[in-house]
Amino acid sequence: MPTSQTPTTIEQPEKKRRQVRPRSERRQQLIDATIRCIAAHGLSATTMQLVTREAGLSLGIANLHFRSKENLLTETLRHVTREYNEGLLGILANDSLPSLAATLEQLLDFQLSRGVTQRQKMAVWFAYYGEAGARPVYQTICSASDRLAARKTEALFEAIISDGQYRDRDARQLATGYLALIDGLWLSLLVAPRDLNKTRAKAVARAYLQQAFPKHIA
Amino acid sequence: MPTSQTPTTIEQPEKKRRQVRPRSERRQQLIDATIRCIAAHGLSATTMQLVTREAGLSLGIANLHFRSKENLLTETLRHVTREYNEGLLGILANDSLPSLAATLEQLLDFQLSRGVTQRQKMAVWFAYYGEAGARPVYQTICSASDRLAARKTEALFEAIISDGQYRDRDARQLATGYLALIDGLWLSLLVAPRDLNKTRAKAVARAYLQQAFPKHIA
DNA sequence: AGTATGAATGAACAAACATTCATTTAATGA
DNA sequence: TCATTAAATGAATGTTTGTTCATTCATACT
Repeated sequence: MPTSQTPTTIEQPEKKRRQVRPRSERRQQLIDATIRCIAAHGLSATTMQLVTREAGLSLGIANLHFRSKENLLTETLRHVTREYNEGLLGILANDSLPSLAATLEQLLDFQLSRGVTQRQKMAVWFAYYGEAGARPVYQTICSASDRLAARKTEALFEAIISDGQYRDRDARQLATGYLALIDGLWLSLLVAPRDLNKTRAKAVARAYLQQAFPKHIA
Repeated sequence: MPTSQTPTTIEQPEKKRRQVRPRSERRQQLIDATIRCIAAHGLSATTMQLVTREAGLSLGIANLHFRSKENLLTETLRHVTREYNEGLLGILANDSLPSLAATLEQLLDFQLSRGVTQRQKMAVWFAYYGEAGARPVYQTICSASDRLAARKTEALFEAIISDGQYRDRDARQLATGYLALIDGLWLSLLVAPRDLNKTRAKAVARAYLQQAFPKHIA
């Protein structure tokens, strides 16, 4: 008397057909899953199981395409950072500078745009900031990005001060303040979305720029 | 032939004499150790072993005085938050308001004082912010504190606007901006101490207040 | 069609983790 | 001085973690 009734196919909740995909695609898939996991569960609760399951792949694949978990996390931070930097440079790098006022407006729009201020990205950003004090690698990646943004913003502000012949304005100080303000607004948007929305945040940042450069922003 | 030569005392690298101390003292000791561990190793690498060793106590003691690790972490965040709030209320709560200008100056001094801006405290603060999106408890503690600070700051700014008869000033918007600026400056001080020091940070914050309330700050 | 390649899988493993609790011992009062 | 109480300890426990690797199998080439 056989105990097994259906030896060939017992059940098929969903045939998971194995797929072979190029390395770069798998890496991106895993980085995206990591971002979602960090946003949903926090950095300390982000495990390999969670990430690979979120990506719809097997457990071992993250170690295949990234050497280790540490490497996956580092690459994820690098990805988010690079994405932001590219957007920023797209606005601030063109040396043509068609209109300083337009560039300023673009900068503001970008830094409080949907893409940049979506919860997932901000959550990742601040999760790594929280650990940056302890992990030199994170520190390096973050501060390199910050320094680039600071340099470019300062250069823009210098051009604006020169163009508008503003008196008693320190480009470096204004840039430091503006970028800190943006960081602080992001943090509020992330932690207390009930008290601050994107529209109000943009109004606050705009008010800062208006005080600094009244001739260049409406 | 006995193999052991010194049966009574083999070695005494340091006699660890057991001490009995009141509950509140042990709790404080463990919270302090937790703060140091988070600052040094990050939240995700903060283990019970690390904390209790840092406190110079045995492994089991944290579970004795706090029920669980989760509880210890929550109480640590609560402690840091309460400490900051008490300092803030010490400045903003006195309804006497001897001088609005002096209060403003005090606020600035406090928020960028040695006590508040020491790396340990800031590291803890941002470590929890990074996880706040995933842990409702942290979210609750942080946002309750933030809301209190926002209310009090807004009230001060309203009084200043009224006193100085400033035109076209929105107390709420200015308070949101000022607090975001302070948050952003803290973050920079923590992550990129090479690019920003306390003195420059204070100058930046002061410039913001000067633009807003020129009659009330030098 | 047959074969070779290496991407993908997931069971298995060792290390690290929070938590428990029997035992130890300092502190207190009789 | 001895008995009582409870704080403190740390070995032991069960769970979870990142990582490994023998096996599976989709794909491309002959």
